[in-house]
Amino acid sequence: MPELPEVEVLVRHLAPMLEGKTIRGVQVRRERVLRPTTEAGLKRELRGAKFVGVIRRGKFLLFTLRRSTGRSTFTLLGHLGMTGRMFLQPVNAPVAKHAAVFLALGKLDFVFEDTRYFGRFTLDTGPIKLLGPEPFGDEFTPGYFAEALRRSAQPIKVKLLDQSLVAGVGNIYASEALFDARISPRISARRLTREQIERLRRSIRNVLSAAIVFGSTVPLDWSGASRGDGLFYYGQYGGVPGVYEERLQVYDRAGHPCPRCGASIKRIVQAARSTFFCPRCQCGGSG
DNA sequence: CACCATGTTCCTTG
DNA sequence: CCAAGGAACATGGT
Repeated sequence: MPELPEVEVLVRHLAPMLEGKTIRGVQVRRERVLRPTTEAGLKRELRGAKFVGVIRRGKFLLFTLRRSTGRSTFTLLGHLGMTGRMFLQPVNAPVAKHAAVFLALGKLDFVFEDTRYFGRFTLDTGPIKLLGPEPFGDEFTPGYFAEALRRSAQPIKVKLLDQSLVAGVGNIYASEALFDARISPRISARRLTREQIERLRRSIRNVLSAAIVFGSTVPLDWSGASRGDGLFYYGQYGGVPGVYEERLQVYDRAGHPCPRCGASIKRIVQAARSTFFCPRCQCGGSG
């Protein structure tokens, strides 16, 4: 469930349930997701520790924990990769097939489950130091954005996936933001005009915040026990018929009419990932 | 069987 | 040294 909006909604959901809870036991079923932390190391740090806060940074979840001994705190870093999920369930609930880590919290278990095991659940906080500004943060200014884009010859769509440029935009919302800004995904980042850059910055913010609102408004089934697994990202929302279909404008909609001009949405491949856009609205010029 | 998938990192190439 | 492109990671859906 991986881009910024999905992680934000998850963090808001988890924070009030985790804060104040003490970790009484740790079970690791897939050590790979801890990399480079070891199972022994994770258990040593987490046992007896208490959750004091949960925040988001880019697509990462940062769990702040207080050690049972003393007052010091430390950070547990989570990342959902492509298919990760986190939820609480009763102690005796059935074990998810790809559950990677369980934290015993008393009556409930906290579960990190990830089908493909690309996600992370680790004490290594190094990755967050590489992130660019938050899209909603004060540092994500037009000046910063313009300066960063000026130094890149990559297509703008590819550049938006660079987490050191701006943190949290992924493959779905990169296409959506460029559609909203009426900018061709193929334009070299350095060739964007000042006006396009400011429009894109606003579109990134608008598209992400609209998705957060959507995810906060819709009923979600976090453990996904039922088939209509409630996580609201692409392809997963199984709630009100028609709602999901109307949410994304271009992503995964090749061959459908553009909601703005009616032209056929196109799919292209950039940096080995799919990009969706309207060849008429997003012709690369001033829009 | 073929191809596709919300992400990141590492390796190679230029 | 840097940028860019591709493969790898691992599993499942269509």
